This record gives sequence, structure tokens and C-alpha cells, in this order.
Amino acid sequence: MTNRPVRTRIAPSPTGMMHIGTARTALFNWLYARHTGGQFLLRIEDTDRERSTDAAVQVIFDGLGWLGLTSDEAPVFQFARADRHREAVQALLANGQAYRDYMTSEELEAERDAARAEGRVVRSPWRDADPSTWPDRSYAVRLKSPLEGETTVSDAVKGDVKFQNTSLDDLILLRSDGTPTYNLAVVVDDHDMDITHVIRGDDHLNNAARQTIIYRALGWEVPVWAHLPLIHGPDGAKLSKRHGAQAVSEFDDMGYLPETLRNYLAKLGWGHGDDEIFSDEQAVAWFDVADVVSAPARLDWAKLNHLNNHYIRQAQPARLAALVARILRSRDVKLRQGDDVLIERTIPFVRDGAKTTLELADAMLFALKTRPLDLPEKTRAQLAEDEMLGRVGRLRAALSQVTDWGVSPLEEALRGFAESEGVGLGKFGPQLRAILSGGAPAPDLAGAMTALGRDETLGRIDDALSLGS
RNA sequence: GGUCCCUUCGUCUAUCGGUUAGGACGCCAGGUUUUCAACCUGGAGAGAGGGGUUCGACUCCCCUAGGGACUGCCA
Repeated sequence: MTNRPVRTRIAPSPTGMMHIGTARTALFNWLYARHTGGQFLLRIEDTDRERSTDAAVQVIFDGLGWLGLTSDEAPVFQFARADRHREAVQALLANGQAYRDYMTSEELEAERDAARAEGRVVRSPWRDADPSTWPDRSYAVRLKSPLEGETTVSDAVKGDVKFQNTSLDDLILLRSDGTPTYNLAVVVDDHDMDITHVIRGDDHLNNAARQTIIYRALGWEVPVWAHLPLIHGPDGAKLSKRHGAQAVSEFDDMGYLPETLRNYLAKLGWGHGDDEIFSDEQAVAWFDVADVVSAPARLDWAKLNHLNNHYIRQAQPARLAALVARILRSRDVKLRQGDDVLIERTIPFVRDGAKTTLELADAMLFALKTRPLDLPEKTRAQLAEDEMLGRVGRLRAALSQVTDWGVSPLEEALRGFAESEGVGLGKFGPQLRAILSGGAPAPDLAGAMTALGRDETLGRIDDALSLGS
């Protein structure tokens, strides 16, 4: 290989969703480009006109944007390059590396059956036909692949993979309607985009051999191949809908942070010693395609959750508050003025247990309730007893003495109160919790009171006291 | 059927011929405790099977088994 500056790319076809496997491929391409100081590009493979829509293309842009993996140049649209693809085929036809195939679809089908039965590859009788025998009808153009010898795919993750040329059929380059096929278009586009490293799913490993032949037929330098093992579901089968999610947008909807996905996906098939949690900068510094694992990996939700919890705890409260507000609104929770401040203030006290931003939103609900709260039956019964009612009243008085409303002073006040009452926290803590949260999950008492603020805290206690009197 | 890829704890992985086979998540036990988490401590848990090569194999080779991809005038 020459020392061309590294250029990688991902080339998704717009199908309406962005698969998580595509996301990981994008990540690895992006990491490698960054690591080498090269460029990461995007090509939209929109030659299938049936499926390609603007909306589907937008899904890809959105997915990459969300992940923070944007390309360094404007995206290339494959369909728009059809003329250039045809031009390459003409060159191949001209130098005898390709030929016109006049087989009808019926003949092809019969040949395919015969080939399979005989354990060989499809062969066209037109491969060496004399031009004088060409019928007057449309034809497809096939690559004239070598019939003997072997083709080696030097793969950065799989090593040298050898294919006997007898097992490689003559790829169709141009359909009989004149449109270029995928295998031809990829080669031409990757060459024209000056791609040096083709890093993609290993479902393309077989294609790599035949694409190598196209490169050589065209007299072009073959890029470095790196075929990544696919991501499987927890059961080992190819990741699909029944595994919970396969689209990038679904992970967003389920409350995962993009940095979580980046870290998790990077660890799926690649690693750096015992490092589990690392920054983008570290990943860029450490990443090398040569270190990619060659076995397929399974998606593990538990580990994803653990990582997401970590990143939720690292994130800026303001950013999380915006995400939580979005989630709450999507659930038709009506937010009052000032609730955004309340949410942000509450986040530090509830984030430790949140595995997703959805759970973070749930944990927020106690603070968002409006007075008077609906107290649990058990709490109401306890408040009906004089002993408890009196204690809560004295507690209210003690709390109202706290001047610097915050976690430490409140903890101190709580401890001091327990002491003055001659009881343990367990004698009134659960009741106070219920009074403050209305039975909803809530953080520890001092945290909950700090989040609620002095007025709201005292107000909720007053509501409870009035209930008992 | 053919071609190709893959195979270390349940999962993700470390090891690149010599280790008590390490770490993380999960799991179990204990601790902390005002709920749920989080957190702390400890524990169980792996080289698919069989042949070679070698003084010595998880590491190299072969076979078998299992899993996967491709086998389209889809991408």
C-alpha cells in the first residue's frame, strides 16, 4: 500500500432506519480516520429507487448526527453517479475485461439451478461469444473474472482470506436496463472518493474477493479491507426487531445517551486492555482496525444499562433536564413555569439509580406533583395517631429552623431531631418520605427536601398536618 | 448443496508458546441504609471435542461439531 492519507467511509443504503450495526461500522471508520489524522466520509447508496426516499436519507443524517459521527465532506449520492459507473463499464468492455451477457431471465434461472446442483458457480455461455453472434436485444454486462488461480483478500481483521477463482462467478456490472449494480458502483465510488480503507460488516467479505478483481481489471489500487464481525442479539442470532431494538433512533427513544452508545459500541468487537469506560479522545488515540476482534459479539442490555448509568451521572444537569423535559412532555405531563429549574435542581439527587433518561424522568415525578399530595393510605392512618402527628409537627418546626437550606444542614437537622426525640430515623423517616413524595419513589430525605426547596417542603408537611388535625 | 468467516466465565473481552487464565457487566453472599437504586467487601464462574507440532499449548496445524455470512440483473 502506498502512503496515501487515510480516507474511510460508511455507505449505508437508505432503508428507513439506521441499524445499530451501521452505527458501529460508522464509529470504527470514524475512529480510524481520527486516529490516523485522515477523513471520514459518507456515501448514500440510493441506487434502489424503490426504497430510497428523502425521509430515509434524513434518518441516516439524523442517526449520525445524534451519534456525533459526522462526515468530513459533503455526502456522495450513489445514484447520481450512474453515468460515471457506466463509463467504467465501457472501459472494461473495451479492454476485454467484461462481456455482454444475453442470457434471458429464464435461462439464467435454469443455469442457476444447474450450477447449484452441480456444486459450481453460474457461468454464462456468452463469455467468449463472437460479436457476430450477438442477438438484437438488451444485454447485461458481466465481469470477465479469471477462471483459474486464486484471489486473496488481505483483510486487516481476518487476515489473508483466499478464494479459488473457480468459486467466483462473473459479476453482473450493468443490468440489462443499463443501470449499474452494487458491486460495480462501490468499487468505482470508493476509488473516486479515494477511499484507502474499506471498513464494513463481514457480510461483505465474499464480495471483497470479486471487488478486488474489479479493481485490478480497472487497473486501480485495491484498498485495505477490514471486515467487522456482525452484532448479534443476546441469543446469538442476527440482531433483529425481536431483540428489543436495532435502529439507532430506538436507543435514543429508550433513553440511552449517544456517548454511551459510542463507548459501548466501541467495546463490541474492539478493546484496549482492561479499559471499560473511556472518552472519545482515548478511543481515538487507542483505536486500530488491526485490534478488532474477529468473532461476532452479542448485544448485552445489562452492560449497556450500566454504561448509560455511568454517563448519566457524568452529564451536565442542564443537558439532562432538557432531555427529561422532552420525555415528560411526550408523556403529556404538563410542566408549569419554573419546573425546568426544579427538574435541573432535582437531577443530582435522583440520577445515581437511573439506567436511562426514561428512568430519570420517572425519578423526577415526586418533585413535580402539585399540592396537596395524595398520601398513601398507610401514611394517612399513621398521621391520625396523636403520637405521629405530634412528631411530624415538631419535625416541621425543627426543619423550619434550618437557615441554609441544603443537603448537609438538613441531614444535620434530621439527625438532631431524631436525637431530641430519642428515636431512630426509622421512626419518622418513612413517614416524612411519604409526606414529601406522596408515595412516589424519591431520593434520600435531605436530597428530596433540597430538590423541593424550603417552601414546597414545608408546604407539603403542612398539608399532611392539616390532614391529621 | 457450494464458498467464506467464527468458537476463552451467562455476556463483552485480556492473553499474542511458559500466568494460580486477568478485568468488566450480570449473578450470589455480606456491609451501608429513611424507599428504590447507587456504593463498599467477598464469592462462584471459561479455553467446544479429538488429533497432532513442541521440553511446554487457550495461543501454531489438521479433523469434527456448533454458530454465522454470502450464494440476486438487492444493497
